[in-house]
Amino acid sequence: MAGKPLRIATFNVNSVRARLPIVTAWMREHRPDVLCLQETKVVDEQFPREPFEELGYHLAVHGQKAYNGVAIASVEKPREVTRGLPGSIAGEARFMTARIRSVTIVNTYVPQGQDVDSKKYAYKLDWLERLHAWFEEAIRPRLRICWCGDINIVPTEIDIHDPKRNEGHVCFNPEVRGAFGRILDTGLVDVFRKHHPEPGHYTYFDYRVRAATSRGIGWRVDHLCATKALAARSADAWIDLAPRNAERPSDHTPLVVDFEL
Amino acid sequence: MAGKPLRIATFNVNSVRARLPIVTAWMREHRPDVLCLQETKVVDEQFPREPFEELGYHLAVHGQKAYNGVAIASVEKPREVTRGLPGSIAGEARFMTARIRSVTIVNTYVPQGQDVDSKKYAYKLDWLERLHAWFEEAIRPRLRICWCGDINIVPTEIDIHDPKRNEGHVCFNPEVRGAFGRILDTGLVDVFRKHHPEPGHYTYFDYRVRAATSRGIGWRVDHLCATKALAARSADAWIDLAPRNAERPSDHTPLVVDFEL
DNA sequence: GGCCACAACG
DNA sequence: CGTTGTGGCC
Repeated sequence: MAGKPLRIATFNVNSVRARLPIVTAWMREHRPDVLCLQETKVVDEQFPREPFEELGYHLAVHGQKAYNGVAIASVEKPREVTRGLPGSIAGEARFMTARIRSVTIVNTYVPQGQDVDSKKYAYKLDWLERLHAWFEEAIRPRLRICWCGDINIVPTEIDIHDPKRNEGHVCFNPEVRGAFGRILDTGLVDVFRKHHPEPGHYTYFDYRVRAATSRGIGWRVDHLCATKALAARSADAWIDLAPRNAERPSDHTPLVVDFEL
Repeated sequence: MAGKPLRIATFNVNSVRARLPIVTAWMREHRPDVLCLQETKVVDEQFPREPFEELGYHLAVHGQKAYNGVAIASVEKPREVTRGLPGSIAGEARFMTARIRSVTIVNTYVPQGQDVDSKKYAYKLDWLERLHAWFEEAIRPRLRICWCGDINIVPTEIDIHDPKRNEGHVCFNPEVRGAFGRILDTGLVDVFRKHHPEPGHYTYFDYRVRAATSRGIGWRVDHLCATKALAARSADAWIDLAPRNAERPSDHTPLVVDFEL
């Protein structure tokens, strides 16, 4: 390889304001070229821009009050920023894209779905279908597209601590796993899985489970997927569990991929 | 004098749970024999007893959910603890008494009153009248009674930064000042005033006034009054403004009296 | 279990 | 401004 390095990270922060010290400390230590945030939970006017800018980052934000919210921090200025997945509920901030260097970043916070027989779950499936359509439209063989974020889908049985018990869950059932697979089939590779075929790597730990990290009771629902052309250039992928030892951690933890472009 | 020292303090903590580090640090530093707390805002089962007990204190608590709540921490075990002022709203935790050494401690959180033409203000006057009746009944010439707490009354014009502007306030009008005077007339002395005739000593600073402490924009509404026999033995009285420099201070600050019994 | 909003209280 | 509920969300 030995191309120019590009580090892309994704982190569901569960409130960027509440998590500010954790996020900035993490950026200072790992200096991602691109950091995709989800669940920022803040309207754009109140996004804490200064701490990011002081670290030398540009910011593209897409937020709403109390819920959801995505943002992209990047060393290089993002170009062609778009906000909102067509067909979604008005004002709902779960999807944004930006072009950074040669890569199109697609930052998503996929609806969780609450319960399989809720309207929210139906909306999740609908949302995934529209996302699928978006990729069908967007992907060209040699394009560099990076889809990352909190996808709220556990791809396979090795991505959850207890697949038996959670069979049928809104994040782990044939329907959503199928939807995930169909999106990958448009031409994407699960880059973390490419580097780590072994089971037991998780990015999410339920707050309600005591000592979930040390007991390994987690879920892999945050992902970074890349078009084949781009994925071919990934040098490494890792989940950083260190922020889970901080004072008031998020229930998610950062996922990082290092590319050599 | 040179009798046995007895330090009694009173502190409206505005949530004993939120203020725990401030309260315990203060106790560690000043080692009161008796500490009366108000606005503990916690039911008895959830009172954080351990931190007090680790410091060598007994606890008598009288709390309720979300509002009010009083407690007495003391080095010597309190005897004859009573809870509730007769005639008050059921479950309302604003009054408790305890015998510690030779002194009967009366710890009160007098209703604030909200607005002069509210039912709450009528209730405040009624409450003060019942408190007056309680003292009429309780006080005997040579008895050692110590009434302290958040009294929510500014006794005189020198006890508030702007008496003009606050004339008529529920904590500073002829009616409540009269009620306070009548209670003192049952045989009590305002011990802080005994030691400090000069104006400008305050125990309460409105959260909504920026930098109220340094600008001296306060109210003296927390008091320690003692029967004449006991007041004769007070050696010093002081308001400790130091806790106001802590991380998340209460809007009140401790008042301390040192007796020599 | 922890985030956010909101309302009540002072 | 800063407590404490409550309820929605995950």
